[in-house]
Amino acid sequence: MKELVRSKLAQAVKELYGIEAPDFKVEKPKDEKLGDIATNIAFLLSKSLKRNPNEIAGDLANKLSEDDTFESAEAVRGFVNLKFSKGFLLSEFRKLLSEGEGYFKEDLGKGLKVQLEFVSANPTGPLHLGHGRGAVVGDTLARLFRFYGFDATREYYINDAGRQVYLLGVSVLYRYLELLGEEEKRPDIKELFEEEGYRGEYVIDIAKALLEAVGDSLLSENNVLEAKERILSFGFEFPLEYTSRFSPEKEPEVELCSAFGLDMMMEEIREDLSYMGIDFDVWFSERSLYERGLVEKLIEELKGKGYVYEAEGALWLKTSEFGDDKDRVLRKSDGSYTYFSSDIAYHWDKFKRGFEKVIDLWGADHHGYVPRVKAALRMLNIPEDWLEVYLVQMVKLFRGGKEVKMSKRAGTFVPLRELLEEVGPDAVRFVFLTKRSDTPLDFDVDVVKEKSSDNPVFYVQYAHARISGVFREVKERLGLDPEGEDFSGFLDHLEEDIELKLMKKSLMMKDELIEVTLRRDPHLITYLLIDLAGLFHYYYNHYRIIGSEEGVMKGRLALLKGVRTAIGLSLKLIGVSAPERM
RNA sequence: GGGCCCGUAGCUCAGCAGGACAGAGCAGGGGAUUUCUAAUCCCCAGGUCGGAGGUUCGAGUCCUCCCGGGCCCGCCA
Repeated sequence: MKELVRSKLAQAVKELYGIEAPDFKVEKPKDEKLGDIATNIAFLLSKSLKRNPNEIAGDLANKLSEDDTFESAEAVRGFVNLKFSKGFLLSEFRKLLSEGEGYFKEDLGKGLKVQLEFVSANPTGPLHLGHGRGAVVGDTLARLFRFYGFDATREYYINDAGRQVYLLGVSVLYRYLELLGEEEKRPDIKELFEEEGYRGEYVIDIAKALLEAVGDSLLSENNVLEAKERILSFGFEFPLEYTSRFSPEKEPEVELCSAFGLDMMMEEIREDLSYMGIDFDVWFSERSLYERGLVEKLIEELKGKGYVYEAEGALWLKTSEFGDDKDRVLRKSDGSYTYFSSDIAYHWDKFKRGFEKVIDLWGADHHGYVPRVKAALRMLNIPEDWLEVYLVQMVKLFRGGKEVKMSKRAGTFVPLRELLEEVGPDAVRFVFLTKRSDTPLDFDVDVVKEKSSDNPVFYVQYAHARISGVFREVKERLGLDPEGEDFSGFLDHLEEDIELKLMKKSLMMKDELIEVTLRRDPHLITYLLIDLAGLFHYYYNHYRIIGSEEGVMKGRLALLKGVRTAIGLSLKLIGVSAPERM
C-alpha cells in the first residue's frame, strides 16, 4: 500500500509543479491519530520550490483529497497525512481474502541467486545457544527471501579440516583408552588431551559408541583398517561419511577417531537443526577445498596479482592495503594453511558458483575477521556489496532469575538441545527473534514456560487458535464454513473503527514484511505479531461474532479470516507453528 | 593501546538510511468471568532516551569528546 501512495504522491507533484519528486519517505506516523500514512515530501520540496513546507503540503493534500483512495488528506506542520477510505480498505481486504497468503507476495528478488551461510559451527562439539540464534535468524531470512522472489540457498560450512579435527580425534581416542583403562599406555595422547582436548561429556559418548562398535581393536595400530570396517558394518543410524572415506596415513588410530567423531557430531548437529525446522540445502566441506586444490589455486591467483609475499618463513597477504589493520598469514611457516586461506577460497568458490549475493552470519567474536575477508575479496575483484556479514551475539540463559552457565554434557556452555527439549522449538525460535541479532540476548526459560500473556509466543499463537476456535464453533452451531464460504461481501456490514483498524494492520503486514526483508531485520516480525495479536484479543473481548446480526457476523468472520491469514503467514515466515487449537 | 557493539520507564527491550507530544511487555495499583478458549481484556502510575558539545528548520536517531558495560585484537579455528 505504501508503494501505491508513493506513486500517487509522485504523480501529484508532477501535475502540480511539473517536476519529478525527490526520494521521499512514506511511513506510518508515530501516532495513529494522525492518519494511516504520512510523508515528508513537502520538506524535501521546500528548498527547490523555495516555498514553505506547509504550503506545499497543503497543495498536495488538496490534490489527494480528490482521490477516493483516501478518506482525508491533511497538511499538518509540513507533513501530508493521509487516511485510507473505507471503500479502499474494503476492496484491498477483499483481495487479501481471495488471494490468501499470495496477497502478501511480491517479486522483489526476481530470482536473484542469494546464498545464506549460517551456523557453520565446528563439528567438534554440540551446538550451543549462540549457534541456535544464528540458525533461527539465518533460516528466517532464507524464508523471507524465498517468499519475496529470491532464489535463496541455505548453506552450512563444515570446518572438517585442520587441527581442531585432529584434537577431536585425540580426545575421542583418549576417552576410548580411558574406558578400557589403558590411557597410561599412550602418554602422548594423554598429554595432548590434557592440554588442548575437548573435555565435554559428549566426547565420552562418542568413545562409548566407538568402543561398542570396535571393541579393543584400536589398541593395536595394525588393526585400524579392521576397526574401520567394523564401524561401517555396526549399523549406526547415521551416515558414516567421514569414516567411510578414511584411509590410513600417519597416526591412523587418531584419524579414525576424528572421522568417527565428525560423523557423530555432524549427525547431532543436523538433528538439532532439523528439530528447529531448519534444513540446509548445501553442506559444504572445508576439506573439499583442499582436496580440489582450491586453496593452492587461490594463493597462486593472489600471487599473480602481486598481493602475496614471504616473510619469516610464512606467506602473507597484503590485506592492509585494503583496509585491514595489518597483513595476514596465508600459509604458516610449518607449511600448513591458515583458516583464513581456506575461508577466502571458500568465498571465491561461492562467487564462482554464481551466487549474486552472499549473506554470512557469524558469531560476534569474529567481528575482527570481517575486514580481512573483505580485503581479500576486493583483491579478487569481487564487488564490495556482494558479501554482507551480520554478527550474531551470544545468548545468556536464565532460570529462576539466575544465569545458567555450564552444562555437564558440553563442558563450558549450554547446549542448544537442552533448551530445545525444555521449551520446544516454537519458543526458542520466537524468543531468539525478539532482539536485534547483533546485541546480546537474555533468554528467560521461566517466562517461556508460562501459559499466560507474559509469554509472547503463546500470546500470538493463541490469537491464531482463537480465530480457528470461532470458525469451529460457527460450523458446529450454525453450519457455516468461514474457511470454505466467501463472506467477503458482508464486510460492508462492519461499522466499528476497530474493525477497520484490524483490516488495516493485516493489510499493512505486507509492507512491513517487505521492509523486514530488505533491511534484514527479522526480529521485527515478532513485534508486528504481538501488535496484531494484541489488537485482535482486544476486539475478541469487546465484540461478539456468534450472536450478532447475521450480516455483521458474516462480515466479522471474513475479517477474522483475513487477520488469521496475516498472523499465520508471519508465523510461518519465522518458522513458528500456527496452532488450530491450544 | 586499537577496533566492534551496547547504554531508552523499577526490569527486559522496540524505535535509530533525522521528522510531529518518546513506545511495548513484565513487575506495581485498580477493575472485567450467566461469554465464540480469562492461555484474554480494560484503567492507573512510571522516562532530563548515559553525559557534554556540534550539524540541522527539526536529533533518542547523524558527528566529536567523555563516562559506564560487553566482546575482539595469534604463523587458533
